[in-house]
Amino acid sequence: MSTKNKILDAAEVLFADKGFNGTSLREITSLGEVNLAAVNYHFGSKKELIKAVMSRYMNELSPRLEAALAALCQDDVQPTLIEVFSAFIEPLLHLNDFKENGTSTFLQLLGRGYTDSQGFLRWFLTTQYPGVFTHFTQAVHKAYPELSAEEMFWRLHFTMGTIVFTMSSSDALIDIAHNDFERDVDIAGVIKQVIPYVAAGVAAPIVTPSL
Amino acid sequence: MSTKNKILDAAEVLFADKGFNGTSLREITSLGEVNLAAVNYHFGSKKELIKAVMSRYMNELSPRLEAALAALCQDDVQPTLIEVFSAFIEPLLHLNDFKENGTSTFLQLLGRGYTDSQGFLRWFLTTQYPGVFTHFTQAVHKAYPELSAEEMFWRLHFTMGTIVFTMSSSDALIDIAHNDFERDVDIAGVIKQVIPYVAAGVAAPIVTPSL
DNA sequence: CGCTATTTTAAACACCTGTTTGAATTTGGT
DNA sequence: ACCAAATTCAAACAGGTGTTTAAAATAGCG
Repeated sequence: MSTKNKILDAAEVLFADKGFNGTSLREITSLGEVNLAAVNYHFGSKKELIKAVMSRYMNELSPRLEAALAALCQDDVQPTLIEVFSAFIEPLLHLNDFKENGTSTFLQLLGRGYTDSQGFLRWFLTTQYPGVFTHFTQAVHKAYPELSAEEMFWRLHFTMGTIVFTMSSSDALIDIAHNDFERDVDIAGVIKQVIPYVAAGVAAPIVTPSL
Repeated sequence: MSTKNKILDAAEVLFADKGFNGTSLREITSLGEVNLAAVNYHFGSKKELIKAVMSRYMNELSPRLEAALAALCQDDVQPTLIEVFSAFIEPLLHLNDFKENGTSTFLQLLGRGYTDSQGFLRWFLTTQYPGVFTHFTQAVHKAYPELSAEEMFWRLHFTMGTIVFTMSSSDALIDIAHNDFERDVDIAGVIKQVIPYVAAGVAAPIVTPSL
């Protein structure tokens, strides 16, 4: 195992758990059992390390996700919103093959990135992986053409918030579900719970603008 | 203006903007134009200061919110989910009378509290203000009795995520809406957009447990 | 006023942060 | 085996963190 990967592996679990600001390089290098200076040697800075951690997942996810969404767009029949959101399931769960607990880790990282560090990760994702976003909005538009661009903007951000927030606290939620309802759910279970919710939210009747 | 309030006023805008971890006591005392040691003198520690900032808003919000939700519960007719969520509007917007930009600040703080510092604020809120939560779940149950406790648990957390995430990035969203759609929305406008979304999400058809 | 209690202040505390340095070590090619 | 390039390492850097201290200033009250 290369030093670079030792750092990435240690960084991603700590970042997911405690956020980017909340994780120090010394915690990372100590968990990864590498020298402190190795981070700056291999990545240049902590900020670049964060980008590298996210890129490793996005490069694995985005081709599959883009393909699934593009397929929906090119299909002849109008998809339902459930189908649009379900297009995320396989690419996301595939991250579990890529890495142990990959799906959960990635979604937690996504949540951290949106709330930590005043949205520099939002900029990073939208500029580095624009295809995912455009295909997604196209697919949603095909499923619900009456939705104006403005309303779609709001509802997709609400959806992003639901996903990102849920996943960044998924460990705690899974714990509560285990204790209070004696029901064991995993990350796939959470995804299956959240899809009807966000699909119904996006499909909500249109708000009259004159409010 | 007392030193205590100078600190609270400075702390809440910085906390809302940069998170609890991302804000230092020196930034707070410098913005509030008080001595650094005043924080520890008046509040004991940074953690207690965070609690005090949140309590000031919760003490203003929770009686009104609890009353509005209790009224729905005691009413004879079954409320709609839209009505349940709309019960939040007046108490939340009242925070704008209490303090300039109070609504927006409080909701951003709530968002920070749920993602920063591994959910100690979640514990703080649920233990210090349990009435709000119980009345809320009662009202939702009355509006949608078929929803099991477990499904309600999930959907209320999804809802919390939507609200909290939206509000913690509401400034950015309002900016984008202004630039891309030439439409000026304020925090009340965001609330009115999000209510149909979360109401539809909670009202979504029940997931079959055998998935 | 005079005295006590409260509050404010500058300074220091011990610790943690990301980053850099320069020497030691390991690696890969000839 | 040699040498040069890449990597690792301990140590130090400059700066920031929350908190504590003890002296100075202020306030409140008899």
